[in-house]
Amino acid sequence: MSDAIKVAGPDGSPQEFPRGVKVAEVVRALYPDRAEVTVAALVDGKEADLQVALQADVSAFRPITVDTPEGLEVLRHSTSHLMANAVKSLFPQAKVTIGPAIDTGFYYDFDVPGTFSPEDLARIEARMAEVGQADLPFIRMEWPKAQAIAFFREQGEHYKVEIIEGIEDPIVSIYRVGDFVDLCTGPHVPSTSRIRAFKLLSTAGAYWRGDERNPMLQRIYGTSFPDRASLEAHLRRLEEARERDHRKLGRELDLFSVQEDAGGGLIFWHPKGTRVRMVIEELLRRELLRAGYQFVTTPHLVRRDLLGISGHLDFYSEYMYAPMDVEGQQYIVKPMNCPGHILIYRSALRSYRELPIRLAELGTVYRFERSGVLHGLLRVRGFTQDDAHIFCRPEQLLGEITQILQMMFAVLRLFGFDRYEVYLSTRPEKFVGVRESWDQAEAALADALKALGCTYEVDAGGGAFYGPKVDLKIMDVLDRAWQCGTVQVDFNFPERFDLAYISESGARARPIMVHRAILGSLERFMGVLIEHYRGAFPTWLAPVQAVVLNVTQAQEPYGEQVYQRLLREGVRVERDFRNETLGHKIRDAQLKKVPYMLVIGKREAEAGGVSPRTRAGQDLKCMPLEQFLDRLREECRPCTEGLLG
RNA sequence: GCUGGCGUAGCUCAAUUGGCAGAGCGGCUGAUUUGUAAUCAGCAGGGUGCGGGUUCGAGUCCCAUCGCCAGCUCCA
Repeated sequence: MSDAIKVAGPDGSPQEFPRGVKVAEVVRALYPDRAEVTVAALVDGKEADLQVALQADVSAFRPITVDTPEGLEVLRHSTSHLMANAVKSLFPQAKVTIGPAIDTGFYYDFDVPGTFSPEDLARIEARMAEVGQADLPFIRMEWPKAQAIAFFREQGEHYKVEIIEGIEDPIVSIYRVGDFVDLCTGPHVPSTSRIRAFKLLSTAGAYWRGDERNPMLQRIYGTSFPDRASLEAHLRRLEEARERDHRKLGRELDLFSVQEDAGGGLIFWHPKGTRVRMVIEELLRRELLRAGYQFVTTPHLVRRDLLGISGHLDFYSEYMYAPMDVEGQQYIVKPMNCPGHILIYRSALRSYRELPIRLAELGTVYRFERSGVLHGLLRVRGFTQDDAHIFCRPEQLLGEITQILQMMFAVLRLFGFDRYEVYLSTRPEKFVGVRESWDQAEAALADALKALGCTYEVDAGGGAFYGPKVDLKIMDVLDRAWQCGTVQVDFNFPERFDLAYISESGARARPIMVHRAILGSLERFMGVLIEHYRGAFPTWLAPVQAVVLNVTQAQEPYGEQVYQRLLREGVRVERDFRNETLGHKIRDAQLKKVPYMLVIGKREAEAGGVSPRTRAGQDLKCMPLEQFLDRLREECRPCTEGLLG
């Protein structure tokens, strides 16, 4: 046995190292410029700590650096151990459970008698900093299960014992940092000095193993970054998100409210919010009509039996409100629009010549959500879907899906969402319909996406039992993803409702049904929009597009003329003729994020013009009213012109 | 729903160990006639979420209840 081993270098060529060489030394030799940011390595596909001694040839070797998501995860996971170390030393009675890295940081769940106060968090953070300074190494050990169980049982760490008992491997890995010993797969950073920029953010209750029947643990959330600057950037982003909170902006801009007297999760759209909503609704109506959709209106209350035919009672009842008794019949408030649309389809014998039939409705539905999950406009109990159901022949499916996706992308671009994540969910293990139909539908979805040059991820087996689907998540300016549009092929309802059309040959045939929504819920979409624009809607969407401001009361009559003229032109205009200084009125309009402030003083009145000031603070100087109107019309073109040419 | 935190004027927030419920903004009235992010003065506005209790005395302490906020999905 030779004393040398071969490790694949950056170009794949084998490099010689002494047997037992540490991963860290290999990194230093092969990737000298990245050694500083390396926290672990991928050795033949397995993550390894830097202090692991290599005993055999390695055919694939790659450092894991903190500037990658996996490296960041290692750093954060190590930070959670550092935090657990600090908690155990300050609260010796605390029992540790799990402490993984998450997308934005890490958490660790503890079983402690009380709760952690903000002061406790500060103490823990201070202790973490001390331990970090001490530069304690993370030491990996491998113990037989029995030894690990005995050790943790002796420590009274029964959650750990429970975890280990569930592990199949006879050997478990253990990490020690200072006095703190934890069961962990690793890898970890080599020592605590690598943990340089972290912050504990919040505490929360969390059930052991996420099950509400289990004891409630105390969770501490924190985050960790390779350097101070990234941490601070992250904290600024959190602050930014708070500033953009649609609930705060909704109140400040008087867009909507939720009323305690009416109940949670039920939205009251105020005049300003309704104006924005109307712009969106009118745009959708116009575009859908142009695309060959027909609008329908269906009742909010239907017999409960209808939901029995659709099968909703079986798989959706937890979201439905209790039925009400109407002259001995059970009625329910509709949780979805599809059954109503199906009844309209079924109200006549359909010919293949009529298909596709595209029925659209801005349909308001009510779904039960547990009180704790309600959140502003983003999670509500009553909402309006931009819903539509398409009934088509199999050979029309690809065309229909393509049209839907085209419209979806066009609409989202219009609202300033240029980035999205697209998921294609395919046949699950349990499904209805025949395999060939599924294959055809999945192919149609995939082909349509490809034809549009859209990159997507496949969620294999992630489709609903009734059909495959494409989901769209939009990314807002803060890189947050929001579920919006969806296209779902449905083989189930046509069967259950026995839908049919008469084919070319005169035979009865089964149509394919497609459910689709572009924005999803108007409530949720507006919540996302408010945050996306920070309440400063572009002119075409703004609830108030312009406000007329007089310099002195002498200009009030002229200001009124301007106001009336703009109103007649369809401009969403307001006037502020209060007895205040111009500066004051500008400030107020600015805080309301109105795109244009029309200053009217002596000069403007004499010239018969207006001096617009933009929300950005630019003075456009005195211009004729017509010129201002042209400018407004130009800015509203994206919404007035039509999306698909 | 569960765990924790928080509920004071329309909004944002004060109120010492239990000791007279306050301010700013907003609103109203008046003065001022204002040129690109807050003119000045005065006035009104409150069973401190709701219901009990302890106390000479409760915004403050206790119990119950309603609502809001965060988390409860990330799994050694």
